[in-house]
Amino acid sequence: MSGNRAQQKEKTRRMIIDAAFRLLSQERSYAGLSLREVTREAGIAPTSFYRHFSDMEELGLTLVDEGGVALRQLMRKARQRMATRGLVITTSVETFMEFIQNSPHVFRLLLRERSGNSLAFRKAVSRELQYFVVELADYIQQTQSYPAEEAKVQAEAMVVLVFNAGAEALDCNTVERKRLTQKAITQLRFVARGAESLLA
Amino acid sequence: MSGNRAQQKEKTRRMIIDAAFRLLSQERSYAGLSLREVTREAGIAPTSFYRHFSDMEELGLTLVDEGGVALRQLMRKARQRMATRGLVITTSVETFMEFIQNSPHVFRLLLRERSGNSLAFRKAVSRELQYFVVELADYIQQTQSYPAEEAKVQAEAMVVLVFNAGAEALDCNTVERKRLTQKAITQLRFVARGAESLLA
DNA sequence: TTTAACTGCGTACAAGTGTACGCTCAATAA
DNA sequence: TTATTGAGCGTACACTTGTACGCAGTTAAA
Repeated sequence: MSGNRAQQKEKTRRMIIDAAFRLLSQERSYAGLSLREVTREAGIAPTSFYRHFSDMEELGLTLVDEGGVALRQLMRKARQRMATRGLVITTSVETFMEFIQNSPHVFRLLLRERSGNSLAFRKAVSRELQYFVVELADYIQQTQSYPAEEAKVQAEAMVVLVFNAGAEALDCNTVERKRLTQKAITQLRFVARGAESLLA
Repeated sequence: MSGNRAQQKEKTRRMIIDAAFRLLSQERSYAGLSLREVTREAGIAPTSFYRHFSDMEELGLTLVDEGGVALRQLMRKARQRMATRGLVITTSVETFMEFIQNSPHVFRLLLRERSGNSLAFRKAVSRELQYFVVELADYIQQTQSYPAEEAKVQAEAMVVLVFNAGAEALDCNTVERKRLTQKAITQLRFVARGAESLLA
């Protein structure tokens, strides 16, 4: 069998990654995770960790990357929905809220490491968020024909507000979450309307 | 001498608090601080810590409270400036940016613990931020006579945007910071104008 | 088939952690 | 004055941590 070896290796690698995510989903930040804890959860020996990652930091960056992939999938979905429904703001916020509900551990990671200890992490997260911003700015520029700079400033404000609403929604029940969704929508409308009024 | 005892006690208590802030100001989150580390920095024996705090968590909450005091002082200053200058948005953002420059360690603490591991911390930080929101909402309601609810939603958006700009400004040089200040001002203008347009 | 490469494990160790316990000694109360 | 309190220290202990090292067994290459 060719690649049987590599296949098995990939499998345990996944076990490590999933174990880390599982631990993260509880009340722990990535910085507070120990190598031994992760390997324990993954069901392998502590020293086996090094066969896959040189560092806890390397694992962490991998997690952030995985989170980025999830986010970009989300964007694609949002774009599709917008194409059919046309309601930019409502669609964006609702899609984002779905993401938080479906994979809270991924969102938690991004949320925490955005202002975490490691510079590498912060940069990685902010890079992922920039995808969102650029995408949204493009859309704004196309539909409203604002100057590129102003469109980006507006897009950034919107992403920040939605991201923040997501953070608040993390520990909430459904009804509370609905309220937060509405609030975010209102806030984005403020931004959109204000930009319209000031730039048109 | 009466109270000489208590006076000395307060002094070492301060040493502990200051030591923790000092350690925080470097590239470390509060969760990553150990009791022994703090006492080492403070120049006391590890076990002496317990004469002042039962827990690292108790010390942490004290730090957040101190941060809150700093924030409220800031608000007072912002209010004074607004009374004389009248420019709400510019004044608010500039005052906030000054705060970040003057006591970055305090701001870092609030920033990190806002999305940190401990629920108690998150609540404490969000309570401090609510002071800001309520204050700003009152101001908006008075000057613009919007409905209370909408004024608060607007105020929250503004606080979130400014707070976020502060986070970005933390690791920046002066020129970069100036740019971020301008960006935040633009974003707040979007919100203010949008609210005006939708609520008037 | 023989050989090389590599994943995973167990052991081991130095370093750091939180905190229980009892001592000293100075400030306060009697 | 003497007695009591309580802050600060040192020692001690049971854990947890990261990782160096060598061994086993299996896969892939020769």
